[in-house]
Amino acid sequence: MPTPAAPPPAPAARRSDATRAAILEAARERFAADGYDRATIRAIARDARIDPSMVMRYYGSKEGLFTAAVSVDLALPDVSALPRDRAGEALVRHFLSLWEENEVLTAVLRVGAQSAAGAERTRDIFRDQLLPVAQRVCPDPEQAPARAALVASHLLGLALTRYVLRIPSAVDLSEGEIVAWLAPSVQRYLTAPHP
Amino acid sequence: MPTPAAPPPAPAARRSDATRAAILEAARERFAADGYDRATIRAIARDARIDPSMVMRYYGSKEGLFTAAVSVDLALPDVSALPRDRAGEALVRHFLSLWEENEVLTAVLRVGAQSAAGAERTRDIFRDQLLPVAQRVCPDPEQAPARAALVASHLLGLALTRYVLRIPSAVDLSEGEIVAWLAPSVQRYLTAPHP
DNA sequence: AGCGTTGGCCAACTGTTGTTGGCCAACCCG
DNA sequence: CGGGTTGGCCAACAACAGTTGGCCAACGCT
Repeated sequence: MPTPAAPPPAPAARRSDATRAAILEAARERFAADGYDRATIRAIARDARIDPSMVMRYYGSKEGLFTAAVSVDLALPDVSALPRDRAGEALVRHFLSLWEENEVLTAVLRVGAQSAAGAERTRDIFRDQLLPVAQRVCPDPEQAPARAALVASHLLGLALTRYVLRIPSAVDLSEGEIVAWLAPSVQRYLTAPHP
Repeated sequence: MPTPAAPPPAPAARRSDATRAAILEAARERFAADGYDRATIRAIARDARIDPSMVMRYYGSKEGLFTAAVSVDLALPDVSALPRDRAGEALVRHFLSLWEENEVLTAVLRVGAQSAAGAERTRDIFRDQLLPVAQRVCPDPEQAPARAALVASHLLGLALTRYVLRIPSAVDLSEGEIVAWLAPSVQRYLTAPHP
């Protein structure tokens, strides 16, 4: 049996699934490229080749569309599974590939810098996804918030200069260079004794 | 003589200077707090207790107001005047006090993340103000762009997490902690041999 | 075949925004 | 004192946004 009775809230395949997906994809692109305010529903609908009112019907509001379009799972690696002195490099590499392939993160960062609601969403991601990792790898769990903040400031700063502001010098850095330079800093923030 | 014949383009004191200044101050606050799009001329005018049309008369357009409101001079210290291994700490300290006292920088960062024009302005600041400093302190001037990009990613990232996103863990860091943690990283990016 | 359901579009409404032009009072200078 | 200049406000405009409701065609089940 291909589909075993379908789970409780059975989404059930709808005939409009293709359209829904097209809207989400267009929304992700527009939000990443233009930020929340300038990514208009009309433009997203045009990209998806449907009428703006469809967006409202399927996602309720612009806010609802944004929520549906950018669901972020950083899928951070289990740093406690590898040697403690490799955590920095692993984190940097993971973030880099995340940003390179996933425009959703650019959208979250743009919107986070744009509105109070967006900033709160970014804070949630930090708290729910990066902080736990830091707590598991830090020597003293009490220092985890500070250490995670340092790591976040560096990694988000890299994303900001490279993918949002597109400062040429930051764009030109190769992935290898970035890892070689940043990994020691991140490693130090995670595990080095408080200076 | 208090005013010696006034310089060439003699601005000449106008009776409306107080109003002009009030507009600029309100604009800086609003742009820093809300970003470009959500900082409406009407709201700025309300803060300055004048009519929205006055803003247009004095600054031509919203874009003109923004340009006039955020003129950024980082006033970076002359790092070549102090011991080479102190440049990192000096830079971090300088940036911190800049951000703490100057809301203009928050405005520039917000708008930089919001619009293409804003991003370009941020790139200009990087190129005209931070890059030259890196060129003067770096061992090999050819590596200056890459090293300056690394420094910028960390310092702008700190500003992003602390002053824009307001991630609690980043806000709670004391200035002393930040300097102690970041200075070695920045120093390494500036002067350490390529890894 | 018949009819309810679904997917889709069109046209319109409402609120807000940047922007403009005209009007009035206060000021300044001779 | 009197006319020109300046500072300021009011009211309106046009564009554009998110959002809504009604209409039509295609589909699918019985």
